[in-house]
Amino acid sequence: MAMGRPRAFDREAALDRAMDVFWRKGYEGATLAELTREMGINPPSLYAAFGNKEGLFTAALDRYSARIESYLREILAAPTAREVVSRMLHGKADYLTDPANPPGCLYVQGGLACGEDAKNVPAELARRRARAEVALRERFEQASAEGDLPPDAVPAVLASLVMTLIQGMDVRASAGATREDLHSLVDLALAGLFPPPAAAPTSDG
Amino acid sequence: MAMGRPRAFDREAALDRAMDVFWRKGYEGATLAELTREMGINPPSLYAAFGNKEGLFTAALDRYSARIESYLREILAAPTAREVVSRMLHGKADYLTDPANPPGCLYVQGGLACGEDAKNVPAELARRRARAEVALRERFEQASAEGDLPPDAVPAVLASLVMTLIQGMDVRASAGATREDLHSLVDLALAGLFPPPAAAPTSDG
DNA sequence: CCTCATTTGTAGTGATCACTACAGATGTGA
DNA sequence: TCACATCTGTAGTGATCACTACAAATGAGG
Repeated sequence: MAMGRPRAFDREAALDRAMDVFWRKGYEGATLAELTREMGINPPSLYAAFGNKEGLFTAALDRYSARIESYLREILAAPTAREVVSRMLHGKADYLTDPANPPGCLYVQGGLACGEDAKNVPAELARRRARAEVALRERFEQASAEGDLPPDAVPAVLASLVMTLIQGMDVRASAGATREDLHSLVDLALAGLFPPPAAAPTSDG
Repeated sequence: MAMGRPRAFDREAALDRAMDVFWRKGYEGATLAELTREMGINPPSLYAAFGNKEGLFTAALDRYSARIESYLREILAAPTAREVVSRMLHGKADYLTDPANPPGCLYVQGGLACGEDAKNVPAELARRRARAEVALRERFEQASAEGDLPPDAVPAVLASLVMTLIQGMDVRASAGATREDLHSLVDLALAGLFPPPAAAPTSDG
């Protein structure tokens, strides 16, 4: 059995380049011409390896998800709900403005509203954002069972608020918000979500 | 002086249809074919009236901004900072899920990441979102001067947090979040931002 | 070395993109 | 009534889109 000519490019490295293009331009704004140029391969190689543009996007997204979800698991291992949220939001502030990556998060930059040929893209991105929210909610349910959250706290609502903040931070980062901007709004959000026990906000006058 | 054949379509009504298309599909996902079909006009009429696709988008955006900013002015007239934020967030929860409109907000759905031909679009949308944030920050500065906010509150950071929530809610709405979802996370956010003075969060046991 | 499965680069494919030339239609002013 | 300025519909324009036919190249079995 002959095995055929071996692939001359590194699949994972090429996916990283594709991820970068989709991240900066969105699914619809990324053209095959730019993708192949950045990946350093020709269209037939791309189509043989990934099927079509959407297949390439999904493969790049899978690679992105693997990173994100590995990082998320680390964060969810933090001892308290407050610590989980703090690391998640402050970590996201750093990640969204990391000069090594395009600004923002591929889960949002990929495309929120697309045309007919790309209608799967917003749905797929929403699905992946929802996965993170489920993991966060489950972590809050555990915290609630451990007495680590006030008894009236609703894990699902808390998780949805944290995810809302994260997605809002993403919109801001893509519009040029600085790392400091994001950290300071995270500080304020954390103070509201997990008020320091001894401080009396409106005591003196 | 002859005045030429009069325009046969209603400019404002046509812009409303175009706004709807851009809102659902984003700038890049909206094709001229769909725009002209929905607007009920032919390409030459569109180009005579609006110049090109970007001109049409800007005109639709201007119409959208006029509505948004008029509504924003009403909200900023609320007597207290807390009331401003409450009306803004709860109002946004209703607006983002209003079945009369596409889900989400045109300022975000229009396009966060676009290709080379549309690079002005994300920047223009960011500029308009920033306008709302400035108005909100100025309202908080007024509240701060009136003693309506705690002395350590920073209006700019508070405004950026509220806008972050709004933009995050937009991402969620475009992904199918229900009106109830949004209202409940807004309730939680409001309780954190403006804690009820008499309630002791961790008193009983 | 030969066969064969697969990849690679070249050079395209039809479809669709935003956009427009053109001629007929339409209403205004003289 | 007639010239003119503008709009309207038909029917395209070249450019670019995602995608592919094809033959040379490449290396693993036999």
